[in-house]
Amino acid sequence: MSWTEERVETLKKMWGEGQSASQIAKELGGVTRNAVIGKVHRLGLSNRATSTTAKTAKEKPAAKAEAPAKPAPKPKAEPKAEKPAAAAPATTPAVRKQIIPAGQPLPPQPSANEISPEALATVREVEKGAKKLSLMELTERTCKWPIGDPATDEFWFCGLSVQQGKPYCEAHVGVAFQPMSSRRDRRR
DNA sequence: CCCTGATTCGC
DNA sequence: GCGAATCAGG
Repeated sequence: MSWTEERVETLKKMWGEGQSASQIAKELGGVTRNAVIGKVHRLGLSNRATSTTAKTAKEKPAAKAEAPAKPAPKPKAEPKAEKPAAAAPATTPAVRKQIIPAGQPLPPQPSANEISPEALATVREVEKGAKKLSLMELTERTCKWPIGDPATDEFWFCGLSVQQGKPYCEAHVGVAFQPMSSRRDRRR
């Protein structure tokens, strides 16, 4: 894979959105996160605002004798005000997956309760390759999705790598965290 | 252990 | 220019 105009654009866009290098790499495909990071640096767009090390640039012990050949014109016109407060939704902490075109492409919205057949298929597939861990073998990052019947010895936990921050692997997160089950009419 | 970005350096 | 290997922090 080479850095075509289009791919670079995607890179810039995603990087700008705060996506991690690995996410970008995954999106682009054919490249590793290292490649992405390398490209990011070569393109000059580096420091975002957040990351580890918080800039290896140290603290500049000396004064800020910074004024090479660029008086810092700062032609960057911010189209958006950086006001987190104001009328912020409050329920919008960070940009998770802002890959929504905002157009109208939101076709097959399943009826809020069914699990897409693909998801189920994926789950079944994943469960075939489950690590089949016992309760004691579960760790912070092993999928805790139970498989089988606890009353049988045909019982174990998925055990695959969890999706960071979640208790389950990607496949199981998919079926575990449904949008919103329409089970409010549990009248009686 | 998982993840993150930063840097180096042979290609 | 590219990116794997390596480094370094969380």
